[in-house]
Amino acid sequence: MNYWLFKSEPFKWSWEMQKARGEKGEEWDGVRNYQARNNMRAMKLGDRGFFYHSNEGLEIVGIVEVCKEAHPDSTTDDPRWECVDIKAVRDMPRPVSLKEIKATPELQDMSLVTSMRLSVQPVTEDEWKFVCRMGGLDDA
DNA sequence: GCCAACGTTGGC
DNA sequence: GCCAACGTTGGC
Repeated sequence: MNYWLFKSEPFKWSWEMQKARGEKGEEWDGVRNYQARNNMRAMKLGDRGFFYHSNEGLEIVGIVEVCKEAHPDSTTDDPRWECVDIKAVRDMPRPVSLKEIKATPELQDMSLVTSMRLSVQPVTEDEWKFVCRMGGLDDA
């Protein structure tokens, strides 16, 4: 299984809205960046991801799961753009902020630190476990 | 609201 | 294929 991180501005698409979609999940559309798209193409059913609030909040607030692999983005006719569907799995018991991540030596190689502007990022297994523990999850 | 970082576009 | 101009992102 691979791990990812999805960034969203909460006033555009928030964790609360994502959770409200329940098991059906929601298309992660609107991505117009090749690297982010390539990351989504690489995703497999069941892959896990962090849900990060950018601009406001600046913290990882929840965990999502890929529930549909890459398909054409329904918000454009341009065949270059594809997206996956994700569904909310659970809240972070304690949200992990960007500030904390930046202050943690073990997480200095995270894309959040090194490629701040990339909206869909890969996360390594070590980083995943580390952030989960910081957020109060021992088993994810 | 500012501005640095960075991706994209388009003229040559 | 270079590079300047421009637009967008996102932390502060």
